Amino acid sequence: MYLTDFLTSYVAFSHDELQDILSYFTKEDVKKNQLLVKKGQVCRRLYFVHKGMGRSYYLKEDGKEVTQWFFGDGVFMSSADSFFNQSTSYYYLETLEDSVLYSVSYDDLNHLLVKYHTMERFTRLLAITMLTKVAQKLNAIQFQTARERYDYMIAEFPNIAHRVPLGHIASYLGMTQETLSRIRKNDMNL
Amino acid sequence: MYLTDFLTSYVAFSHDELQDILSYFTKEDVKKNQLLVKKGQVCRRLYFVHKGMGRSYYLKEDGKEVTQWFFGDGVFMSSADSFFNQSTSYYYLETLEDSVLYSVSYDDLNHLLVKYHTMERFTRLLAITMLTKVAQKLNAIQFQTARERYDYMIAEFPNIAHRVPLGHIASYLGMTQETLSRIRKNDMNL
DNA sequence: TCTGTTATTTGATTTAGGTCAAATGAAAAT
DNA sequence: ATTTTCATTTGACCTAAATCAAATAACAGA
Repeated sequence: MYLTDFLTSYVAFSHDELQDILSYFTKEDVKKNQLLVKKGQVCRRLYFVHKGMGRSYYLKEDGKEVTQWFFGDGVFMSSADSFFNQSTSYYYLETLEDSVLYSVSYDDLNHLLVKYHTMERFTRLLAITMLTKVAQKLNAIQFQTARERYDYMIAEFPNIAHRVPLGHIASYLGMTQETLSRIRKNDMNL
Repeated sequence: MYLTDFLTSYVAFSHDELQDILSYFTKEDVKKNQLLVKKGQVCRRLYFVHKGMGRSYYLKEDGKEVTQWFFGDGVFMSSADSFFNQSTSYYYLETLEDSVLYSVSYDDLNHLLVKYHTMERFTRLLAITMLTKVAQKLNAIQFQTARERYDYMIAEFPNIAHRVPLGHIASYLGMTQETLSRIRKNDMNL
């Protein structure tokens, strides 16, 4: 998915605006399992996943990883709170596959937000989309059985469910990997 | 909490802008337990809670209510997804106390968003704040015990925890009211 | 290809919190 | 004040999913 297409799917940028905006993004080839942000750091860049995949996660007191979100291709990825508020991140951000990313720094994005009313609009719409998705996951997690949560995951991330380690998905869904393994086993018998 | 103060705490609006923006809001006195939005309707207005309190909730298949969010004074309240996308709402929105609200229609807000770059900025910042809070609740719900979730609630909504029916809080926290009642009982013995 | 390492599956057991049901308490309504 | 209605508490029991532990299976490096 191209960044240009993603941007214009939300807002009708003029040609010149779009060129200027794109000029602030830099392409990055990132290998699998690279950390883009660590806990305690400030997330300095907002990433667009052109190709590949990433996730954000945090560590529980007992040291276990909990996946907070998956980012497939064609979406913006970051430790959102840390990036937008330039506060220290509670999360780690990493790639799960060799990926092609386009990223913009906080300062440059801010420059664009001040310069272009349209960019402000784009970012608002992006934030609202993210809000909607997080709220949707919250509802899935809050009152559904492990089985139903897995079905939600398949619906929300159809292409991811079989590309990443089981443990990552299990913690994303708020269950143990043993439970998820058993759910998948039952799926076989359908 | 005054709407003016809330708006200017996010963005430095000019005096004229602010006056114009405020002129699109209408004051509404709403009695306790009034429905502002029903499931299946499109949420037409965005509300600012000047005084009072509200909540959003949905009905499970078995007819049980699940509180999605509480809105205390000094916050914006709506069925966010429905309002911003003008789609049919999955949630009910209601007051829990006699309240004083200031509301703006979708069309008027949109007018303001197009007219003022600053208003677009304000709404982006508002959306990001909401996103952060929802993500925070998600983490609380996903991997904490019933006990810890209640503690989260007390921290996030200190003034609400003892003003609304126990059942509303229990469903907000993803537990039964029996469980919450037992947790509170244990709190007595500290 | 072999070998050490990591991921997944399977089984046995435990437990937090749910369900069901009844008792008590608090508010509204007449 | 007294009845009716609604909210909260308490108790007994049950179940989904966690934990603990061990056996396979899949992978990556030499």
